[in-house]
Amino acid sequence: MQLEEGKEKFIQAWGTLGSSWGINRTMAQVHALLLISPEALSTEDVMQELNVSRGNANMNLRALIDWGLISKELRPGERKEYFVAEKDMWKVAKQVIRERRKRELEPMLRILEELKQVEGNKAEKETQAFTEAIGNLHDLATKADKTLNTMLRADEHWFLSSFMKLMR
Amino acid sequence: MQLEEGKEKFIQAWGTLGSSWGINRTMAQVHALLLISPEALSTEDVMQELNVSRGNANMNLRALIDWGLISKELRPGERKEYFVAEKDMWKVAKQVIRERRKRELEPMLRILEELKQVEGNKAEKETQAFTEAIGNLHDLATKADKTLNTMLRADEHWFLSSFMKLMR
DNA sequence: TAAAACTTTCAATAACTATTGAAAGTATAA
DNA sequence: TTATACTTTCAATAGTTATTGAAAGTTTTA
Repeated sequence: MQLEEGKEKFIQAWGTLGSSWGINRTMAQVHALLLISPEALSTEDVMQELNVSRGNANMNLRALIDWGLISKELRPGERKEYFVAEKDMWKVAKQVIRERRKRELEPMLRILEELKQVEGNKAEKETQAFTEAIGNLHDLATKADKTLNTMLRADEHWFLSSFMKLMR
Repeated sequence: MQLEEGKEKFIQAWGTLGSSWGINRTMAQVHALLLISPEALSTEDVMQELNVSRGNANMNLRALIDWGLISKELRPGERKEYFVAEKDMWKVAKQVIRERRKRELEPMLRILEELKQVEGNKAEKETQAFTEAIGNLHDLATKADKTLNTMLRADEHWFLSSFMKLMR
C-alpha cells in the first residue's frame, strides 16, 4: 500500500471510530491527520487535506485543544497558528480517559448519589428494585472512578508493569 | 425525592449518557427503564412509560437483545412477549465491554495491521511519522485488547481482587 | 492610524439519524 | 380456515447535529 492510500484509510477509520464513541467525525479526522503528520499544520493545511470549510476546521481544532489532544505552535516571525498532536499514544489514551471521566463519570456519580435519596414505601417492589439498581450502579461507578483515578495518577512505568501483571 | 421523580431522572440521565457514547437515546432509556423495573415489561409497557411509538420500542428492544443486555421472557398461556434486563451491573459492564471490543477494537486492529504494511520512501519524514504513529497505536490497541480479554475471561472474584490491588 | 493577515462567530442550510404509524407479516386459538 | 393477538417492517417525516462561508473580530506591521 502506498502512503497516500494509507493516510486516507487511517483518517477514514479514525473518523468512523470517533463517531461510534460520540466524537464528532471531523474532529476525529483532524486528530488523525495531526497524529500522522511530522510537521505542525495550519488551519489552511487542515482545510485542504480534509476538504472542510474554514469554520469547521477552526471549530474542531479548538475542540481538540479543549480536549488537550493537540496544541498550538507559534513560529517566530510567522503570524499563522500551527497545530501539533501529542504523539505518545499512552498519553493520548490517558488524556481521553481523564476528560471523559470528568465530563461523564463524575456528573453521573453526582446524579446517582442524588437518586440514592429516593424515599418511598420500602415494602413496595418498585421502590426496592429502584434502590437496589441505583445502589449497585453507584458501587460500580465508584469502583471504576477510583480505578481510573489511580491509573491516571500513576506514571507510565507503574501503569505498564501493573497491567503486564493483569495480562499475565 | 419521590420514586416517580427519581425514575424519570434516572431514565433521562441514562439516555443522555448513552448519547455521548454513541448509543441511541431511546435504546439507553429503554435499558434504564428495564434496569429499575422489578417485573418484566411488554412492548406496550415500554411505549407507555417512555411515550414512544410501537416501531421505536420494538426496534430498540431488539437492539438491546442484540447487545445481550436484555432478554425475552415468555409467560405460559400468554402470547405477549415480556422483557427483562440483566440486573448484575458487573455483568452488564462486561457485556458492554465484550460487544464494543468485538465491534470496534477488533476491526480497528485489523486496519492497523493492514496499515503497518504501508511502503514508501523510508527516508521521507512523512512515511516515518506515519509508520511510527501506526506502530504505536497498534501496540496500545494490542495491549488494551489483551487486557480486556483477560478481564472478560476472569471470573468476578478474580477481577475484583486484581482491581482492588490496582486501586491500592 | 490604516491596511494586511490572520482567527472566530453564527445564521442558514445541508446531512444525518431517529421516530412514527400504518401496513404487512406471523403465530396461536377457535 | 379464519379471526385474533400479537410482532416486524419501512417509507415518510421529524428532529438533531454538522458544515458552510461570509461577515465580524483581532492582532500585527508599517
